[in-house]
Amino acid sequence: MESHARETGNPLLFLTDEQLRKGIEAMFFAYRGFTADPDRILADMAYGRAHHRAVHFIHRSPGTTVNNLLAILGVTKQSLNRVLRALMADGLVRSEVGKRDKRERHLFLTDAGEALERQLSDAQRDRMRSAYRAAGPEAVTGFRQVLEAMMDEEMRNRYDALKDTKG
Amino acid sequence: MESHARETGNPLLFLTDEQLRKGIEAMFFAYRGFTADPDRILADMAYGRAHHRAVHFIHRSPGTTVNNLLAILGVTKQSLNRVLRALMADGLVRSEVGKRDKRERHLFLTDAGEALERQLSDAQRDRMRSAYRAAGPEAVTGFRQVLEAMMDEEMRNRYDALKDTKG
DNA sequence: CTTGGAATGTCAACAAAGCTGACGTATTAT
DNA sequence: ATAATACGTCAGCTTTGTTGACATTCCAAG
Repeated sequence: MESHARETGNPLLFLTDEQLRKGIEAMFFAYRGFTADPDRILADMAYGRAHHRAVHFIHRSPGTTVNNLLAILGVTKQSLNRVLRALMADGLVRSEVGKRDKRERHLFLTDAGEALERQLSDAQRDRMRSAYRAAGPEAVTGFRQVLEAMMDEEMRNRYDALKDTKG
Repeated sequence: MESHARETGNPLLFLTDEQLRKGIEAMFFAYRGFTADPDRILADMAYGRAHHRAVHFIHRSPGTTVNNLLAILGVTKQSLNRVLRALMADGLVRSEVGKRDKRERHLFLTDAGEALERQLSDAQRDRMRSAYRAAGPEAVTGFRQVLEAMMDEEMRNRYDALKDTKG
């Protein structure tokens, strides 16, 4: 990384257009890798990335409402509904009418849903783990810092809210 | 970042499932931010993310062939062709028959194409720049290290090849 | 010089996943 | 009572990806 040392020798040179372009392209190629493994698994079923995201966040926040999921995923209710209908028809997701507010539907994964979630996130975590391991703890800290700064304000709030739930 | 210090106090604790899940979610939310600005610009035109990607990589490697672009973008020629046809019809991209191999078409941006590229990448770079600035040079180094480790082997090769072209 | 294969372009048909708009129902809040 | 909210659903549209089939052009090997 000789050239990188040169680039960061001057404390402003990490902000050159060249550096930014590299970051943009790294983001593009890395995101392909990030989704590649789950995509392969989902391709064999009748599911896609949208199902993965729904399953992930229901697992992450069991009992979440449809409206909340909508806001996290940033899609329309029609789009999410299509996905949820398929997942419920296949017995991976179940919904419960709210006790306090009976208009709300609280979403949960069934055992089969949890199994799929595990299969998908194992694959994704494996790649993330090997990337983390290869880069080291300090790189991981920087990675997270840049990503968090890259989020929209609204998304960062949602991300932070999720962070607080557990861990 | 107290909890983070605790997490990384033990040199293995940055590899816990919780840490990995946070990285996965950070990647998801950050990618939304990453594409948000160009998406907004493109929404006003009859273009989408696919057009942006084509324009970006043609700008990046002027004279690249259709086949090369195909491999970089990871889509089918039919899908890319649809995009290129629109861009050429609108006078943003032109193609030149190869001199050495006349089967190949070398792709270039027209002045109008360069103008669009600049508009899109300015927006994307602005966000990347402010994220970089907020996180600092060391974080940027870590960010890039993790992203590079997350790529598929094939994509990392393409990324490295692009890196060598300039910068 | 012929022929096989590679690179390209195009047509058709389709699917995933997003969107808008409209409407209905149940429930809660005012 | 009425308005607003949460959810579901129908219909139709867009973007962007996919296969499969087929024609053209051209390089290169026999």
